[in-house]
Amino acid sequence: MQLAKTYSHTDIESKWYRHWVDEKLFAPKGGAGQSYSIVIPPPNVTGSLHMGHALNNTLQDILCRYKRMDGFRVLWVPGTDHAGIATQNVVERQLAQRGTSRAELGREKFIERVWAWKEEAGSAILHQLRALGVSCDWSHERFTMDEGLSLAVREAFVKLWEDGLLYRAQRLINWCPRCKTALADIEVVHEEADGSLWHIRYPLADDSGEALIVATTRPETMLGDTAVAVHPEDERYKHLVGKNIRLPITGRIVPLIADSYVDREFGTGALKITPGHDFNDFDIGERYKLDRISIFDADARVDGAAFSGRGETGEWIARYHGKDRFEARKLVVKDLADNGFLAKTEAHKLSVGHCYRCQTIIEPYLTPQWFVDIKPLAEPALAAVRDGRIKIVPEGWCNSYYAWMENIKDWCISRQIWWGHQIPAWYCKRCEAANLMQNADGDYLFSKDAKPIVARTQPTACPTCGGKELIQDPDVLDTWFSSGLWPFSTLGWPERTEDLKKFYPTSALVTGFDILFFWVARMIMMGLKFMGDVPFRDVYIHALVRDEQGQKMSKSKGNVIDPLVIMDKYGTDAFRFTLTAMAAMGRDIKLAEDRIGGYQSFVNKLWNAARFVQMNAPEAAAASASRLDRDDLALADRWIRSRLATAISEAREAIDSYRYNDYANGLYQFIWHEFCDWYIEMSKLALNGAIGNDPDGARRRLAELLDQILLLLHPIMPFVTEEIWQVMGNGRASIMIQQYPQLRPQWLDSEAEKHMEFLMGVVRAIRNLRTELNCPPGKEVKAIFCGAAVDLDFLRAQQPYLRSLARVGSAEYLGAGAGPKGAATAVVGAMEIYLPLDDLINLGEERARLTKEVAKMEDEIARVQKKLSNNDFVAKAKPDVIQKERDKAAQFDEKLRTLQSSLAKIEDLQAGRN
RNA sequence: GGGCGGUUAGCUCAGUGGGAGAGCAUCGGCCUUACAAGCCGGGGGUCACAGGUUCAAGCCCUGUACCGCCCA
Repeated sequence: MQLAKTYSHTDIESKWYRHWVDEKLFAPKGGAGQSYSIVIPPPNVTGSLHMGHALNNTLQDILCRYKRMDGFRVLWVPGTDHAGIATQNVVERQLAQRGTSRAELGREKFIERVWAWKEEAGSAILHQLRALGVSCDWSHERFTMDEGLSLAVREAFVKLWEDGLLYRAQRLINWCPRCKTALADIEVVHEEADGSLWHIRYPLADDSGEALIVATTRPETMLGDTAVAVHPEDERYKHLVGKNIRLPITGRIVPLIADSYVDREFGTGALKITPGHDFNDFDIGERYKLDRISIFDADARVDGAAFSGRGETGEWIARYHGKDRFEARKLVVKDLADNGFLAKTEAHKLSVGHCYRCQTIIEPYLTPQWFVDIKPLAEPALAAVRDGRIKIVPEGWCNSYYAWMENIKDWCISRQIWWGHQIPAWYCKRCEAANLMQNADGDYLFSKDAKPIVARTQPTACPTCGGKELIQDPDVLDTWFSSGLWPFSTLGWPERTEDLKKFYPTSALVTGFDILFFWVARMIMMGLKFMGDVPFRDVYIHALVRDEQGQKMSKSKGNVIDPLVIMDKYGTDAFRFTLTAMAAMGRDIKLAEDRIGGYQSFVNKLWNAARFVQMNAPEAAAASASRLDRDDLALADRWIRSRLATAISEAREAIDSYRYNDYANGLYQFIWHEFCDWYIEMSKLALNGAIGNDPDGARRRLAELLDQILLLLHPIMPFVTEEIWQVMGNGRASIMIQQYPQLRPQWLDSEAEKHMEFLMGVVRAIRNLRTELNCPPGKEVKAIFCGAAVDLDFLRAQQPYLRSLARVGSAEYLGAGAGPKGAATAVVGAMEIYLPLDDLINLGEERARLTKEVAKMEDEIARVQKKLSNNDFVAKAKPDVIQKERDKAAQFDEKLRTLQSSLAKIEDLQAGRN
């Protein structure tokens, strides 16, 4: 089969992906091999492929393909998570469009509906991932709501309960009034906002007419104030501490307390305390045993019952009842102003918490929730990173990890939604009758005092009273609770499976920093707790993909680049190569589209190099013995062999240390600028017999080098490498399962490299002279070389190369300093090169050029001399550095002399002509 | 307010104390039988700023400015 003139990715990609799947090449192989395993960061089941996924999975695929080729038994587990709130939102929106609702459907029907949606539309992202070429083992695909993973969640929950690490308590939590559920602290996104600081007059209750002024950003919460606080050493208020305040509007009498938490500098230094709706106030309330009034209902509307329930009266209750937070705020401010309680209002910036799923402003809300007692889990997890059992790369992230883990607060894991793992806790309807309530959804709710029965399977009778009516806790668990078990639940835990034995702990986790706390930290805690070992050895944290301006890509900004569109336009290999080349550690990727176009050219370059090899080696079937492992090779072969050896070892080293950009760029440089630019060009002479007498050997060496290149590149560019591999190899097995190139130290050949560098230097110098003298590219010229005999001999042997690469038609070889007059001059090392271009040379131009060169050289020499004449430098610098400078000085001096003498000759000539 | 990161060529970015680099863009010359998605050659930088350490600083330290992110 003949390769087409340009590479077209369109059909090739799907063809080979199908082939790999059909041949089951993604499944772990190699019974005796060492294991290498990765679990995918499970994308949301609602998700669709974006740049972050593309980068994340390209990097994982590179590791997996490399390790698989390197003989490891590789397992890459794919899957999705059920994304409780997000998925529920999606399906609820659908229901709303059809004029129905979750409540109307009821819990059971609703969940059926979500499953139906999942089967139909969910996990689309996993299909999109296939377009990226990922080599995960699809037979291992998992979903956090699978039967097996659900079992794992239940087991983990019960175990934590049994070990006393779970508790249920009435605490202030972050409540999203739109999703109507609790959120964990880290699920709240804080954003700065323009607000106001209202200064409100709070009169003393003793009718003395005295008042103090509190400043607040949330005046509506004063309906729930149960104290006012000042700093104990604040002279302004010292005399008032212990007295009572009569609150405006509600008329509630509350104490004035002194607590050093109060910031004297903020506002007036007097702080209203609302333990039911502010986290700091809650803590103060704890210390002073203050009442907590929950003034809002689940929709964040004022709940009149909260006041009447504690015996308060007044027309204001009815007036405020049912008002949402923001209406209530306006009304409070108006009421205050109307009655002379509003001292002043000033503009104020504040940080406002939003729901990470729907951006609604969070309300601190008092409800019974389930919490994980996190400290006992966090401590071992901290230790695991500190003592190096887990390596975070780049290690800068360790600090963030430590900081978060050291200040970690108990984790609220219950969610008041339906889609998720329902908490395996039951309540006896008879024993807990007093604690039983029903919410608007018709769910049974249990007050904070209800006693749960936690069990792996549904209990049949109440252990206390034997009652048979048991009601399961309506809450579901945080999705991240199940994600935290992912590295072992996907391998079969709590069963003791073969997979667990072979693949746990996993080898590496590749993820973005945005879920370091959400996910990575929790996996470490859970892994240590339930498996007794870390979930992964390495954590590689990669960058965020941003747009060209460095903005985060988002739909609302309209700057999203769709990876599928990119892959379609430029080819997946070019796209993957771009991501890899730009994945430098610790820095975000600003993706510019023409960069991808640039790497598409690289794919095409490789393709055409393959075409060249194919055209010249049709009958060179793959030789069993390496054609490179011989000791009678010509210079170009020895050189490329040595460069290949270096490329191999640098590629391996780069992947092994997650320096993806070095991996990609190293190969780019080697393939394009060494193999293509020089080796292929030089091989043309060997192929046509102008150099050596073994054209067949030359063909075989080319074919072998190309194979090595394909193997090196395959982890980054799986499709084009497979296509070429197959076309070149006539039915050989997939490149995916070939041995990754290994360093052969005997190939390293510094002598050949030195000689080649010299030859390349000479070629470049001649090309340079020709261009500057406007010598037509096709015209052959005569060159005169003056230098040491050994260098002259070397060049004499390279004459065919000089002819093909620099168009040197004939050459003379003279002793040093014997150069002619009226010739263009260059110096390479100690070799003087003259092109006597009588008919072309413009003496004026050449003189100007040489003058510039001389000046440049004088600058260089001055710099080196300055160093060498510095006694401190000679005394303190490392000897090899000093030697290098001395060598430089000698070389420059010689070059300068040559240039000066050429310049003098030109000047003579010019004088003679004039 | 606390912490972290960034500032290097027109653009996007590498560069872990010893001669400032790449890709793209640009300019000049080439349809040289693998490749015009190419080949050859060139131009372009006060490495944000100010101090300091060092024989030697883009790199280490301190500070400033601007940009970004995280946490409170």
